[in-house]
Amino acid sequence: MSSAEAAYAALREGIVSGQHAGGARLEEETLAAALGVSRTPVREALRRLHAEGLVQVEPRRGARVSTWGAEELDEIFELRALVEGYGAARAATRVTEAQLAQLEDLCEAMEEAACAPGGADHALIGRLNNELHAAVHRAASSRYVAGLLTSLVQIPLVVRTFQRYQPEELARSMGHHRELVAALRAGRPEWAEAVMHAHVEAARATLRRDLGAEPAGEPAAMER
Amino acid sequence: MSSAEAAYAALREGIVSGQHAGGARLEEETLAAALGVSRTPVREALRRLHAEGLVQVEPRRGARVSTWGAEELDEIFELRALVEGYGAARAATRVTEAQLAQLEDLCEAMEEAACAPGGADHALIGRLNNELHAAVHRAASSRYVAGLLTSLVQIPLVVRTFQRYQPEELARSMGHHRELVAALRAGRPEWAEAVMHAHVEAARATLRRDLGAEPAGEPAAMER
DNA sequence: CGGGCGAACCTTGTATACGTGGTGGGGAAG
DNA sequence: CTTCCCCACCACGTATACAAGGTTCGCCCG
Repeated sequence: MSSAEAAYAALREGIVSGQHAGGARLEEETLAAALGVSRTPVREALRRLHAEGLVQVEPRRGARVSTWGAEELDEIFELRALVEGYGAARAATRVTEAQLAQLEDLCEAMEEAACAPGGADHALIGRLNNELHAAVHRAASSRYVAGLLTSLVQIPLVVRTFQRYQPEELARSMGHHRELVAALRAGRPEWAEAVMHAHVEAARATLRRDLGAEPAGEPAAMER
Repeated sequence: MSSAEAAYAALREGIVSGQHAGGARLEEETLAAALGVSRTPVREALRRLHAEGLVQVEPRRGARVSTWGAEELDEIFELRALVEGYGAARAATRVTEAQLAQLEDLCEAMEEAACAPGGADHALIGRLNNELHAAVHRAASSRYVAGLLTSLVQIPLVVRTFQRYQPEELARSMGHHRELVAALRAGRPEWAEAVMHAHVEAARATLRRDLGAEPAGEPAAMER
């Protein structure tokens, strides 16, 4: 892996994990020293993250981690519903048997992680969920769907949505995944799209509830 | 304007205008010499264009101008219809009087350019059209709509759609713009969304007709 | 004592130099 | 004559050096 790609991966992970809080300054020299590379690949990573919306860059004034307000999260979920729904509909007529099998494996793994002894493993579930959605995007065999969505899903608050799910919501999410696979297997675009819509809307509802209840509990967002 | 931004603007213009044909190699050193800057800002411009989908980059193997097949253009127009429709719906409840006035001015200017003596000025119309759509995106006051669409509209074939319009199609397009402004002024999201859908679908139909009729007449696209 | 101005420092933007992987051409062997 | 391998060249990736704009702290003036 190139230095630039490594820097990109490290920075993105640092941002979505909350290590770099929203609004935090990202100094090129500092990051370069921390990553053991020069400023050049760090700059490239920062510009890439800027293109994806994770950082904001002002000329001659450096880069900061982006922040998101409640209204912007609303926009994000509406656009996600549109684009992910489109992707799911496309996938319904293009998915292969091998991909369906993989999706079912992922469902299995997620349900296992959800029923783990001593509470659900939210980190693992989140990773598997990302993988499942990525698999649907691949099945859509579209050059654009996945790219458009990176700006919409790689957001700290969104990535950690699963940590907010209550048991009932978690079960509902698993149900959505299973139903989505069923719709894809049946080759029914409208069904797949509707399920994906519901899936995204459910996630949105959870986030809205949490943000409304404890607006001060999420220091990584809300403030600009 | 910084060198990097200048390089980006020049390269993008060169690509969408067809000066850099689809599939053409983009050598950093050559471009740097042509633009009178060093490789550093050229690299930054290339990566940015890559993020927007206009160029494809393979590690250690350089950058090439992207190409688009008929199926990919179909995807693009479907996604454009979704996202631009969403933007129009948002704009309907957020547009200001000043913005409405500006939109009407743009309509006026476009109709003037379309009725110019000695045939319509397609280049001017195209520019005004871009400006009008950008104005709608601004009116939507969304952080994401405009960004998502750059990957979908800044494409050589799409930008030059107006050159393909026949008089009747041109008139229809003007009508769409007027109706869109009317829907925005009425504050009716569904109406605005529907008009924008029709608008994008009409453009798609024109492109499909032309590509189907003379697939060899557009050397900038189709082949990979 | 407070506000505005200036200079030093710090960070970003750009240029240039160096290392490395990929590509193509030429030579030798079959 | 053809094919395969090796070497040289060339472009990309990264590091480093230099230039220029921004920020901040301190000083001077009101």
